[in-house]
Amino acid sequence: MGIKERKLREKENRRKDILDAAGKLFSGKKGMDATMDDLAELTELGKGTLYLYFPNKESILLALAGKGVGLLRKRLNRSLDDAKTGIEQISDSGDIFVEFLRDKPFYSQLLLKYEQTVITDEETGERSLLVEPVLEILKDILKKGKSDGTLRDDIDTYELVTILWSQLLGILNTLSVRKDILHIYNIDEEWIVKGHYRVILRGLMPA
Amino acid sequence: MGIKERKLREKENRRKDILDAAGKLFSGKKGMDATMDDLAELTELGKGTLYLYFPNKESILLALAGKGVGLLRKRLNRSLDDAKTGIEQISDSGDIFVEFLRDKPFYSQLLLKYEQTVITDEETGERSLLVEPVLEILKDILKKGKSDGTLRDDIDTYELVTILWSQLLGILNTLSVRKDILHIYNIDEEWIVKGHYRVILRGLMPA
DNA sequence: CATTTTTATGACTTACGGTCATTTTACAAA
DNA sequence: TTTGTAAAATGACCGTAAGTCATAAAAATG
Repeated sequence: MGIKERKLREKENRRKDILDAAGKLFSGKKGMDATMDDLAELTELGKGTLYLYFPNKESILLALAGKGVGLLRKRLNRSLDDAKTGIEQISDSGDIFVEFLRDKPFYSQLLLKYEQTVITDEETGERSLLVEPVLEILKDILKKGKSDGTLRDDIDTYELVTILWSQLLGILNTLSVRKDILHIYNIDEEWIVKGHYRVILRGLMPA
Repeated sequence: MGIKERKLREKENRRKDILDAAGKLFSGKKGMDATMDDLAELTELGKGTLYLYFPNKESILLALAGKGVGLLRKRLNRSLDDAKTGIEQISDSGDIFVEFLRDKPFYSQLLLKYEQTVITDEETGERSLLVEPVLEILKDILKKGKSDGTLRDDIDTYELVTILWSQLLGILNTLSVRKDILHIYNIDEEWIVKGHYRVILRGLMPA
């Protein structure tokens, strides 16, 4: 009597198929303005069917954003070298963020858009930020920095996470949105990031 | 033959009236989702008439955002004390931004939304950022800081403007959007801003 | 006052997200 | 195999809101 299980599996597969198609669609020519009808055509499903798997368009984009968070988290985990000091890891994480921005512009866009979204766990009912996993990593880095003495410890860790993350998003936002603008002012993207880190790394050093 | 002039004046007045009404409307209950029909009703004009004065809804919001930039610029000019050092002025400007955020949440929202918009001067054809006036002030402050020795001078001024502005927008964005989220994590808005400045002010000091 | 030009109008078109009555498919019982 | 029923799928349809345009009103002209 594995029918229930098989059905569940099929349901999940279809959901994944839709999500994959949505990824291709929304990262394509029309961007996020691509329509649900487009998605129905691409998936070769009726429009109504889509709504059996996702309550609305937003939730699809949100699911994709969640996927983006996962990708980013994986990269951070893979690249961060525990042998390095906290402050070095902060610097490295910046490189990873920028690399992610260049490498996965679509997911970056989603991340910037849904960064502040609160998601509620259906099981436990707990509320947390979509980007929580990334913030967790940042928090660990900061803790390490404080304990190894490479990071000032006169600001609460979680506050510092929020500050650094907000600043960074501001920078990434400028990079992703202003691509065409920056060169009007003869400013190099690369230098913005470098400059940002030159400022905050010094600002984060112990007194 | 002052008819041409009078007509032009009347046209401008009506434009202004529409803009004022739009300001009230879009800052009200429905927010930016208020409709053009709403606006038509509020102004007691036909919907079509609105489109004689503005090409589309977006352009109305953009015009309001421009107004917001003007307000902010005025505040900055009024409050910045030339007797203070560059670094002090940077700190002060931060207070002004935050005050503006609290005081004019609607204009702040518009500013965050259209901050990266490029506007093209119809006369000269020159392109510049909507927020250019604000960036100009920031630039002047930084120049002052560099010349009075309170600010590191190893980063190009315009780049530094972009960096500081981007960081700040990131912070303001967090404050304006996450109002309800921050307290989930027991974080005080005030401290975010304070912390941000504690980090960057130190980061901006000369080596 | 007749004629032309400018300004105003709101019914209409279009586009898209989302719904739901109906149909199709998958499975179970007879 | 046939019949009954629950689950899954469908696309015509609905509501909403931005934007258009043929028509009308108002203003200027001579």
